[in-house]
Amino acid sequence: MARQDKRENIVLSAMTLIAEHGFHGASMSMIAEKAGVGIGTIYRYFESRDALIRTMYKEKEDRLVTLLLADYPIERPVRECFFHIGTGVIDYFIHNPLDFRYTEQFHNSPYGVEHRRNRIFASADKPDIFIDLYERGTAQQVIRDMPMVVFFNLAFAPIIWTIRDHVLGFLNLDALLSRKLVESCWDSVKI
Amino acid sequence: MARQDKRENIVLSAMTLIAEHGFHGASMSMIAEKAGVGIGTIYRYFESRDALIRTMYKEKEDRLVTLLLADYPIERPVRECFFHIGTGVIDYFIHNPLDFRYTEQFHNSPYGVEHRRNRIFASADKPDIFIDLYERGTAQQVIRDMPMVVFFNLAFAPIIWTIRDHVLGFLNLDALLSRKLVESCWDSVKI
Amino acid sequence: MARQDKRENIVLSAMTLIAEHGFHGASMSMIAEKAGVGIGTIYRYFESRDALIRTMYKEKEDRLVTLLLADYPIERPVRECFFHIGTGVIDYFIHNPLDFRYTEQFHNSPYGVEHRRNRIFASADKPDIFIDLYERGTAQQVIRDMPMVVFFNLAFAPIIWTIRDHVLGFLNLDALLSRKLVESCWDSVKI
Amino acid sequence: MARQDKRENIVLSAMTLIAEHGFHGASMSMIAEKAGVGIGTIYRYFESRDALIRTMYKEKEDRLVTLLLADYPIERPVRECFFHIGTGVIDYFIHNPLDFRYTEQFHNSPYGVEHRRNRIFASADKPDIFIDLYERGTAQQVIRDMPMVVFFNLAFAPIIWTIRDHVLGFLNLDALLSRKLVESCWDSVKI
DNA sequence: GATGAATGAGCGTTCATTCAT
DNA sequence: GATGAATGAACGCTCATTCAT
Repeated sequence: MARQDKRENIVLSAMTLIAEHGFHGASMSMIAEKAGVGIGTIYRYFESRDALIRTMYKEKEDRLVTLLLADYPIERPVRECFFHIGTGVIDYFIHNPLDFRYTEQFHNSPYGVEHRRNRIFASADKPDIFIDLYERGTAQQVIRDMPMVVFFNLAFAPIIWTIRDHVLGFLNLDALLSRKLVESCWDSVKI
Repeated sequence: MARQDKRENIVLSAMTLIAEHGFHGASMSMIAEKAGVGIGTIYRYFESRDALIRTMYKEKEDRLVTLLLADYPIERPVRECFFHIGTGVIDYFIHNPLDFRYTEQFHNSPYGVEHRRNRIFASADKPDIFIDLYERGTAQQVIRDMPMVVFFNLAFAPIIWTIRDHVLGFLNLDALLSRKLVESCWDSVKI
Repeated sequence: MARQDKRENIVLSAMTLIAEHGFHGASMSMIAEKAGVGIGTIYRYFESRDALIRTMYKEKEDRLVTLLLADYPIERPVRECFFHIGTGVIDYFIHNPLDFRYTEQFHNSPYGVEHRRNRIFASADKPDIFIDLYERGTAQQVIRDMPMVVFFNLAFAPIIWTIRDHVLGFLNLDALLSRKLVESCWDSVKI
Repeated sequence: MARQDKRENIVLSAMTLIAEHGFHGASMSMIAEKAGVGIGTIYRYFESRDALIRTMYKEKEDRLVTLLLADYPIERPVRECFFHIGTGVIDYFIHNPLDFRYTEQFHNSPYGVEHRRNRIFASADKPDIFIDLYERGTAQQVIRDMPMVVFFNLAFAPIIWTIRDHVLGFLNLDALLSRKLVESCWDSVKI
């Protein structure tokens, strides 16, 4: 098995186990077994269990940010950008439910404490499209006057919760409902 | 120390530790030490760790439901009821931040799986004011056509996330902001 | 409840629980509850759990020895005395299965280590009818030449084991079988 | 320390502690310490404490059964087979006193409940030489008419009890006494 | 005298991490 | 580089015993 394959196997196994059974249900030996590698091998790629969990999160976050940035219509009106992000997030998580469940597990754990919720779409070395949205919206007076975190919560909390309901099978978040949902979120922040 | 005091000490210690450090950060021996009692003593009041965690949750949930029901303006328009619940929830959690953080930990844990998110304001033996809201709002065509869980998410996800931000010190959720927040949530569901 | 009643309740509860569920299945609180007394009360009558267990055994042993001595035909031939003891033991335990099971539990436990098996019918302050049997039998040359413990084992081990089988329901040790069994034991020691 | 040595150390430590102090006197940490291994190490070789106890018993039982079967004179008269088993059992336990004491502890414990006493020489996948003895003896009318368990008890209870006396140092069960003992047992069942 | 709430040592078991191979 | 056997601190929980009431 090539080096890169090994690492990917480890990450996939850890992701799957944690997404499905929580952090408790993913001991290092379970991850190793599922990945088809020795326990010690994991420590060649990750310094510790904590590092594995944190690194995996970072990678997933980066991937989503990259995707959203790829065709971000920065020249277009705030509203359009808002819809781009909202539907983009839904689209990504609907098609990557493992990532969603892992992200949820991460946020709600001792790890998540260090990680502000509204930083979900941010990355250290990349432009923060969400801050851009808030600042342009405020400057152009198309969104209401409120702290950025409140804006963020209104914009994304219902989306995240509804994705969870979809992933858990409580409803079917199809294109139509998705559109309606983002529309509702927009209505809560627009002037 | 009186019997009732002991139980309260145990509950307070457990709540605090779990709220601050998660379920992992609250072992029975830590809870006992913080409460100033022996480990075995906890087992006189709660059958097991699970029972302690679940009972504490039930008690907190019941307290909130009771409070919200106390002066619920059931005869008044849906919009007014919506505001009653929204501001009531904020008010309760702002004044009981420990309860809020504990509730959050509970929901996002294996325990929470059994407990649907939209059951947050429900209790087995009490009328479910949230379902009442949704059904009346739909019947009177004052809220948009959408599944109940989506309605629930739009109505409360931003509130819950913002309470968290307040509790964690990221913003100050005062009366004015609270009002604005609930208003925004209403705007996302009203027709 | 009178003092003597309390003590008897405690002993009966302890006996029953230990006989039915072993030493493990009889915690002090279970014994107290079954006896209808407080836990602390047991310590008024017995110094410790060990003392309770040992005292109970002593009492049961004494009772059996007293019974066997009551009409022991000391003037009659060794063979007759042998049958007297053999059938007496069977008779006693068949009618007091709780005592039998308790005795068995006791013998096979750390407590039993201090208690030689062939002392089963002996008591510190009473004549030992078993030693009498062995000494007369040897002197009169009606039993084979062998160490006393071997004589004891041949005489009683099959009886004890068969009583257990009866108590556990593996066979029915009626009067006929009882007679045959003692006869067989006699055949193994007689010249 | 080699893998096999480690397992043997664990088994020897557990056997010794249990033989000498009963199941209570052999906690996992005591076994580990005596074996010179970590507590967790035991769990690499045995799934649980129960599994350790049961596996050890099975291994000892199998060893004895194999030994007795090795040169079992199945073509010879019942009496000869009876002596073969009787002296074989004595011989085995005299030379393996630890096995004897462990076996005793096992039989007289919650574990022993599942294990009928008369199955002592039986094994799931091997012929049961004891049943063979009883059936041939009955068919040929060389042993008395009695239930099998009674036959078993007469045949082996005195032997087992006498081995215990030997192991505990109360007598010296040498070849001569051994012969006499088995002879006496035979006299109690033969016609 | 009687009680039972309180205690904490000790139980069996798990699992992140190390390190000899 | 890769392995997994070995480790032991820490977990949830039990229960004989004590002692304030």
